Amino acid sequence: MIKVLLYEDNDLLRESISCMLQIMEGMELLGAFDHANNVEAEVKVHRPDLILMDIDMPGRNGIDATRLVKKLFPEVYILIMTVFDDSDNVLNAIKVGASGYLLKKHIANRLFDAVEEILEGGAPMSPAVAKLVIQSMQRPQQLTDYGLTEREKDILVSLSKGNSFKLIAADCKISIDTVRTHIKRIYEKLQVHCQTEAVSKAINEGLV
Amino acid sequence: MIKVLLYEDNDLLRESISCMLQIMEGMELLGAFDHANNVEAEVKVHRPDLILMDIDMPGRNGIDATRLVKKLFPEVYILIMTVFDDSDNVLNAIKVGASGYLLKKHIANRLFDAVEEILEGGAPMSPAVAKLVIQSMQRPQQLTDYGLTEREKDILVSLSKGNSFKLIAADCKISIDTVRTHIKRIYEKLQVHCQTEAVSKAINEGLV
DNA sequence: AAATAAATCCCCTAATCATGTGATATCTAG
DNA sequence: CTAGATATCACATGATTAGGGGATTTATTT
Repeated sequence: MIKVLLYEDNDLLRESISCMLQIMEGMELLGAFDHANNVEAEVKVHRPDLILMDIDMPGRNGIDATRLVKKLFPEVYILIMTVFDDSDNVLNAIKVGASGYLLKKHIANRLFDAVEEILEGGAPMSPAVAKLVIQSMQRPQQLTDYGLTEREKDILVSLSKGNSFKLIAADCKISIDTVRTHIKRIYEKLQVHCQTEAVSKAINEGLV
Repeated sequence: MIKVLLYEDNDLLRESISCMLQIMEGMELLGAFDHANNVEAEVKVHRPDLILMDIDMPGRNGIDATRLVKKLFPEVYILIMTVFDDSDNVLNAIKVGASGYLLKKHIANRLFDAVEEILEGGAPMSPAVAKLVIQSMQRPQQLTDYGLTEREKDILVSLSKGNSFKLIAADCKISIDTVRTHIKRIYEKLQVHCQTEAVSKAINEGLV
């Protein structure tokens, strides 16, 4: 039997999800709560396999609750159910350890499949949610290139590894003065004025 | 009519997918190829709305092809279909601009839905694929903290912005000598020996 | 009460970096 | 062929950083 806890502040929805769970065989609903303020104690007592978690609840929200539960009981699966499909909520919930993310409009016809997917190690997501996740991975591609030449990129990569000018020179088999020149051009192109800023920018913008 | 191109080196599979597409109304298959070596020209001629792309093909693989197409024609949707569900292939395909990722075992019963989802702006993924994507987002949490104190983290953050010791001192309202001391401790704890290495490590390990 | 960790400050020296100016050799495109 | 971009090297000056000392204050722990 899969042991389940439910957190959902809307009485109607909580009731109807409870009903759905009772119909699904192999599921055992151990508790249904309208807030997550005591989630720590409740999880400790019931030791669920799966938690269905709303985001928007009075007191502690579902994301903080998820973070907390995952920190204390990493093995618990958590499926987020919410009306929100804005990028911050979605990405934070996932970063914090949610196993899946269903929009409420999809609960009726996907909850059953979603729970199965989770237990099989999958990660069910509403299409719009999946889209946000994919976009967040696609964005961090290098947007600007700042017109750096290949050689300048070499130098920048070497610099990012913490190499001194002397070491970069040795690495690239050029004189230290040439390294200096390249670095100057890099500073100009990236609009920075020191190593740390260049490295920081390079890493954060995916140049290295 | 949705214009579609298909790249798949397995003759049988290519044929059967072609058939499926012909059954789906609103779909127009403009071409089906067993390799992606001429993908650039083919896309230029046919101007498809959607490309179904295998990964493992002779010559240019599906990921490189996806990268190329997305660079030249960013508006084209690309759905990856493959037997591979290893993390490198999946994550790379997505980073490179794929709109969805179906394992071949799911093509038969999910292709239709997947195409619809894509056209609606969604991102269809096989459960195992979604799992990989989510895991890749959950990992980059900070693993080690290196025992840095709060103050040291402050300094490190300021350093990462490209501030000189002098500026950090002003920022934190402490003397430059104190900054030096903190930086020394940071170097010890991170096991580095200069600013760039510290910043690089800090960013890459999620400390800042 | 003593020990420890954290944050603060000070001094010194050698090494490294930032910045400017100038020069040469190649290669590509107009 | 000439202008421009790229890669290379040189020199000089002042500022900044690395790495080595040592010291005080405040909290927290033992």
